[in-house]
Amino acid sequence: MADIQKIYKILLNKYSRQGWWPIAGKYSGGPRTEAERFEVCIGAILAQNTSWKNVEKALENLRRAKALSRKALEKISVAKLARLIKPAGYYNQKAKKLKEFARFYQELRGKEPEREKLLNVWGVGPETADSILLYAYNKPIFVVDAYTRRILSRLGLCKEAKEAEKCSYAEIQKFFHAKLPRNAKLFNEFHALLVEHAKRHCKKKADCGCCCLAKSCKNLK
DNA sequence: AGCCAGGCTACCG
DNA sequence: CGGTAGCATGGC
Repeated sequence: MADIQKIYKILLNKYSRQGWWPIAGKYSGGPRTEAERFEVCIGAILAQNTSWKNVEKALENLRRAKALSRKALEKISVAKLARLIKPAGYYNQKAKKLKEFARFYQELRGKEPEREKLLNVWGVGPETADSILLYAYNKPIFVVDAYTRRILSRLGLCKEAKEAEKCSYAEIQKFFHAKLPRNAKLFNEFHALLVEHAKRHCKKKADCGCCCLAKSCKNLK
């Protein structure tokens, strides 16, 4: 039977710890400084529908230009910002999103954001909001993305009578919240493992050869 | 040489 | 509500 905790154990055993969020490869239980926390938020926005490699280039450009801070982002022009984050794609939209977020972050004055407030920020949708809560604030909120939906769908999980592909973001998130202990470290690792598994095997065009979840997968029956 | 990537907004019916 | 065009670069 394919219970979700078992899936986690198999994936962890197969790929070992992923160690997201990758700030210079050293994440351990959440950001330690405000600067690091802010950087995770910026990374979450830049990563929208974009490969992490390209996000890293954009982050590096920002770092070199000393523009990777709330204050700097509030001051920089949208045009200049767009030029710096070009490698991350959608650079005009994302430049505006980063400016909007910097302003929101300033208004927080060090407080933790509520999910609803995050969702009210232009450019922040459910996945980005939850990524920020989980990876920047270490809150036990499960992040659902296209990979998560695809893997769940193929496994045949989420709603018994309903394909996960057709489940809403909230439904899929509820599924994980209901079946797992509320633990940020677990959620962090699990999400990262799902991404890794989707990249290696559960691609758009499924590559089921030596997939560690084959025995639990409805797709192969 | 396509396809795809750690989505979101705006607008449509 | 659900569905979809538009946004855009770089890697494989």
